[in-house]
Amino acid sequence: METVNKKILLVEDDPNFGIVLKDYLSMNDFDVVLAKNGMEGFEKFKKDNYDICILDVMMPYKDGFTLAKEIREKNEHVPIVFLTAKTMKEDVLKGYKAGADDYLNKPFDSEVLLMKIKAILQRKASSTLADSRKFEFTIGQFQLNSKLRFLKFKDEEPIKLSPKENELLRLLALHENDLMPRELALTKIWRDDNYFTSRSMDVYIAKLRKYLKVDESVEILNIHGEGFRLVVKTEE
Amino acid sequence: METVNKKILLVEDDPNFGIVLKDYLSMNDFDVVLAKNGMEGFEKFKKDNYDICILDVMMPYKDGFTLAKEIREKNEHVPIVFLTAKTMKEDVLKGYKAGADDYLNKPFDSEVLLMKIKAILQRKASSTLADSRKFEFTIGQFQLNSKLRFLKFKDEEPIKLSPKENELLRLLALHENDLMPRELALTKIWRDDNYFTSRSMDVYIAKLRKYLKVDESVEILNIHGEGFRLVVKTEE
DNA sequence: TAATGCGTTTAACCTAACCTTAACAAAAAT
DNA sequence: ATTTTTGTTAAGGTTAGGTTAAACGCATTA
Repeated sequence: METVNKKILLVEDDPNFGIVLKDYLSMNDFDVVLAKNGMEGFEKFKKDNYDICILDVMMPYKDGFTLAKEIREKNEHVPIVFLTAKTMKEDVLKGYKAGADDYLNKPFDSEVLLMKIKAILQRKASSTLADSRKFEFTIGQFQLNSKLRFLKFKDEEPIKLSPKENELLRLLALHENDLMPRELALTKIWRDDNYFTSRSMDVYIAKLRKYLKVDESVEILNIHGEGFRLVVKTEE
Repeated sequence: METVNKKILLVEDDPNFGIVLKDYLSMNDFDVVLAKNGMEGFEKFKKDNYDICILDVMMPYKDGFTLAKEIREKNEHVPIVFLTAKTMKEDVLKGYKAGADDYLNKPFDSEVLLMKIKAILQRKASSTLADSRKFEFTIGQFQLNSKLRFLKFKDEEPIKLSPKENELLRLLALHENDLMPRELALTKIWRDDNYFTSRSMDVYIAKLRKYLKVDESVEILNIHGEGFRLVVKTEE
């Protein structure tokens, strides 16, 4: 059987190093697309689907962090690994906040990177693919397009959603009529579960309720201490 | 808010470093169990469920790799992070082969570890396995949904149940027509068995009886000094 | 460099939900 | 008859959540 190779987006400004790494990964059965800065990286990311992104941090024309943020807005799940010469703690933390999956300090052994990539892809394979690519939802009389971040009611003008509004409503929709645990939203969207992120989430719930009010058959219920439930009353 | 903290198994032979790390993680809302070698680590692992394991590599009485393999045999999914002083490539590779999720070289910044842990748990949050707990019960003409915490009588509006009401009714339902010992409910739900918790439970029994009153075929009987019995009279 | 706009967080205030405790009554056991 | 256990209701205190508005941070524009 011929398995399709995994696709890697490699963004690295040092041309020598980039080529060497690309060749090494290609030899190990990956399809590698090389971009030489953040700008180019984002263009290439938009044009194709990648299984994993490997980003250099320090680059001209958009650094790795900025690129990571943009990638995360487009795709919540694609694994991101940072490469960096710096060992600055702040940078590492910044990287994780930007949604990194892993971090590798230069110089590193290419074989180690390879193992990391394999480990990450393996993890991803075992986790649910189901929800990772679903972007369109029907919620009562609404249409949610989570990729383009808008919510449309019947034929009215679509409401633009902010990233957080969008992700939260999407999570609720993925669990329609079922419990969407607080904790899940906090870890997946806010990347931290504490008092403040929790209150922030409540603010967003209020915003969503406001949007959804025009359709009486749709509502967001609270399950005290557990989370929320997006219910769609099916007309009897 | 009563979110249950994530549990970390930390296996580290250096007592000073171990304690410091444990305290740091505890301060950040993790429940940390510290073991001081591989042997002890495995014993503790078997006795409880952990959300993540952090293992030192070089330890007396069973090293980190061996421990990781044993843990993997018991649990395929629990994330494992290695800590090591060595930068040996072979060790890193060995670690990934043993099923590591991540790798951190000493000395490392504890804040970095914290971010790594959060990143890993966040990844895991998406693949939350369906809880094998039983959540739905039919009690006479009632439907109890214990996950969404409501009790529905025929086609009427569901009654929302509080966590305690819900857990108690669920326990009774699990023992339908049979004795549900006081002590069981007190230890499982109240986590303490004393005069006050016992009286509190009686209050909840009264509340449940009120809810269940609309269906004559269902009632909660007391077995003096023993516990309660949820009986459903099968129509003759 | 300041002003503006946008998304998000934090603060503030209020209500609802929840749990415990107390009080008293009734039933069961001793 | 007295003690212990249970039934029930109501009061009190604590925490979670609903909501609005102000503050903040960041990027873009003037």
